[in-house]
Amino acid sequence: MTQQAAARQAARTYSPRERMVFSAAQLIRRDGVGATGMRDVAAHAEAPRGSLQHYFPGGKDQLVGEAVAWAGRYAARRVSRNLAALPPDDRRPSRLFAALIAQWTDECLATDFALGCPVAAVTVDCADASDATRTAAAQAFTCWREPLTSALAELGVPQPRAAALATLLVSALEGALLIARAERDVHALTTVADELGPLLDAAVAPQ
Amino acid sequence: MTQQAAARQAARTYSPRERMVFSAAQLIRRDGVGATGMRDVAAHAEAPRGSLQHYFPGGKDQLVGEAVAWAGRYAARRVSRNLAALPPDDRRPSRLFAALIAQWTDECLATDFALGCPVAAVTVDCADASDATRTAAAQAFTCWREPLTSALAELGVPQPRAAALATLLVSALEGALLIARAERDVHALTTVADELGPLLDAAVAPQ
DNA sequence: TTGCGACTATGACAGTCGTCATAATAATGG
DNA sequence: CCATTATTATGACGACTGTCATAGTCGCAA
Repeated sequence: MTQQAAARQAARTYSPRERMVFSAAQLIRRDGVGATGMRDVAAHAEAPRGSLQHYFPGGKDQLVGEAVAWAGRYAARRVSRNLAALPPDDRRPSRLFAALIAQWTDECLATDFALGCPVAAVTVDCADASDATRTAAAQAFTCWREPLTSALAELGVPQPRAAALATLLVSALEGALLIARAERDVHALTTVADELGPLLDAAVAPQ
Repeated sequence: MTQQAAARQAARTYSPRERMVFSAAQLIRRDGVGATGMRDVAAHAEAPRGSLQHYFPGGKDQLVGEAVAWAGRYAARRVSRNLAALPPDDRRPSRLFAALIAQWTDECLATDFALGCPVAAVTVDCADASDATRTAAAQAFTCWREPLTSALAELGVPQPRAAALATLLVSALEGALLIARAERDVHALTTVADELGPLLDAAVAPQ
């Protein structure tokens, strides 16, 4: 019901093209690239099938590329949003990472571990993935890591270190999400957050 | 040449069945589950195609399950081997993790980032993945994490902490491998090793 | 030699995939 | 109103896929 209502709203606010990119990302991160057909994408987006070849003349490669790029921007938005939502009296880096992890654990539990990361799916399923697709995945990762780096810097981590820690955080989050999906248990996600928290807070420069 | 020679040796030392499981794991971690056909597996293993339905009456699910189980055991063997190869004068946990990471970076560079982790591939490509396949992936992860936990314990990390750190290490390694493949750059792998090293060494109990 | 089981060979089946060709419809500017 | 473009509809094509049915070959025990 809620999902259907959301779909109705999406039909009004987003163009069919945007909906198809969105649906592609959603299906890819659930089933993988190879298992999501273009017909499925059109159906999930409630978009006409004929529009696929019209909006995406580059075929599946183009659609997958745009989907993963969208996912990268989405992840970046998520970082800055969580940074802004940090309580003013406790702005330790560990709080930011814990908030990011919490969002994933919530999503895992809400969807019965059906959803993973679309960027990871594209990276693994590199069969028909042209070089452009792989490049899109790489850009998505940097698009995700960049705001995380500046967020850490804003929270007091010195610059050269902030970039390295951002890479570590994305790696740990991505890997833990993988393990969580396989085990159907958020244990890996929470463990990563707990173990990495002190490391992050210890990296803030003494003021 | 070297690869062909290895295949010849494998043909003598391993049974066709073992070779097919091995080849399945190799193809899966390169192309993903959906993109590796059973015909490809038989061809890669230089095994007769008719043997597939004979040795794996459970179909593709069984073959994938055995391949990922094999990969789990392989990873476990790798951990204990690297632990044994640690120099007696410097047995810090960071050295073990660095050695594990180094093996992956070498493989990445040697194969031009063509190979990922088969367990990750199976976890992401959960389209036709029956519940048994997902369970096999989960078991592969624990099969990998278990010896790593005891290795950390042997290197001086107190028990409850060792398990948590093992989870963190596997997560970080898996995620960094993902990023490395997308970016075709081992930077993420080395960064993870560098950042996590001090954390590991700080976890050893004072003697 | 005969027979029986393990293994292999091969072709066919139903299904799905991405892509394309073609045409019909809707929208838009003159 | 028309014309031109944007969008949608639909069917077909060839190339796969996993699986099955059937027959074949081999080696080893009786």
